[in-house]
Amino acid sequence: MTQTTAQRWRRRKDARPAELLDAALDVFFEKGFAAARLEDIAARAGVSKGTVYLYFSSKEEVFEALVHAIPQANVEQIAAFAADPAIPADELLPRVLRFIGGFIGDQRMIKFPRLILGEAGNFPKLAEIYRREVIARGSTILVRIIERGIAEGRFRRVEPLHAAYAAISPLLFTAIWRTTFEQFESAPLDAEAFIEQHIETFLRGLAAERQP
Amino acid sequence: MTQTTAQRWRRRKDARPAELLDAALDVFFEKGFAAARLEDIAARAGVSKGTVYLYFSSKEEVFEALVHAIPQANVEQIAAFAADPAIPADELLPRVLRFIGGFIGDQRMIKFPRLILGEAGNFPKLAEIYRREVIARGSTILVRIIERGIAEGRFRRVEPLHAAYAAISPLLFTAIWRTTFEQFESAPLDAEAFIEQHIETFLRGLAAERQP
DNA sequence: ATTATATAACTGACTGGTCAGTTATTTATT
DNA sequence: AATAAATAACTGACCAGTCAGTTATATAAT
Repeated sequence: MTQTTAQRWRRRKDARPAELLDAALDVFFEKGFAAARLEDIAARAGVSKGTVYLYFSSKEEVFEALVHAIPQANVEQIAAFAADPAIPADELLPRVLRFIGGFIGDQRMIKFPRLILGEAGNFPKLAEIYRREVIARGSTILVRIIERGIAEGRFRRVEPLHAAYAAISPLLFTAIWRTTFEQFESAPLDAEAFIEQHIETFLRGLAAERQP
Repeated sequence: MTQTTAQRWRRRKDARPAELLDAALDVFFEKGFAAARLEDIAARAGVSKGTVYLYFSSKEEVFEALVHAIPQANVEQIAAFAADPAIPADELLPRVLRFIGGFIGDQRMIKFPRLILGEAGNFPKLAEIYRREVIARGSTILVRIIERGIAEGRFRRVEPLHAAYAAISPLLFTAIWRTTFEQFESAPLDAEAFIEQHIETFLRGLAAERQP
């Protein structure tokens, strides 16, 4: 016989919310919002369904908390990375793109685009939150770099916001690909090579004409 | 009083399936697969729920039929458009991209990426169908053009598939943007200008170095 | 220290509403 | 009259959300 005093559970008020959100991300991502069962989320977090309602008042609120909480850190990481004004724009831009490309693969952030897109019809509010807190902030960082590159005479005079969107589109493509199609072995994508080629092509495309 | 002989319904065996698919696309797109009610689809098609089951044996089959039916025509249109081998690659590529960009906006095809992405977790099979029938065929068309451009000495020696993905990424971005974020006036995107700038930048990036 | 009491965390059976899918019936067409 | 098309009432599974009861832990009393 083993220990008879084995506990069935512990009180862990502080850790629960984060654990629940972790579990929720997995389950929401796997099934989408509607098909995700609160019981599965609870089970994955190692608690019972009722416990979820101690910390969140509805399934929707869990989803909302997720959108607020998870991507914050990553955006701030990128902002910090891109802050150095000493680095010339045409050197900084590839670095930032590589950095973003770097956490496409195992970071949890890349699960978001797909999840948000899938639920945009039912939760426009959340799509809007995501746009404001992640996309808008991310684009702003790139826009700054591109504006600087133009001012420095290294880039052509392009519309900076459009250039920023063009710069990240292939990264979004990669995130979508890896979270959607790579599950079937049918279509592997060498993400690193793809992104490197994109950076090379994009920089050439953006380069100011050489002075004759 | 109006006409007393007003019929409650008509027999329209041939037209129903297509009408149901039309309605289904709208409802699935609005709500996602799980939250879409078969009753709504039926109502939008002007029939009752039971009628749906005369033509499709399950909700899943409706969804599947959609993925099979809708994008076919568009892909073939693009293929036809890109077939002319007389046009030099660096002229054909922008034309094809503009053509694809052209039906982002009001064509029904652009609703698909978002719908498929959202349901990829629950219906990997459908994501795979979409990948095979739309993405793979679309990429192949672009790959051919790029290979020809390289052979003609107009493009640098890039990896053609990666270049194809890079070429369509901003178009996918546009489709996602317009179907997801543009509902709130917060974030308009001048799709035409964006795509034009992308084409310009991409072609410059792809151009073979000038012979000295 | 040990034990009693209070309280906060957690559980899991239950309820009420929703909706996919079925079927008996009605209505149009030939 | 016979048959095909469509309806609408019905069933049963499923699950979000609730709540009465249970268990761990903190605190007070001895």
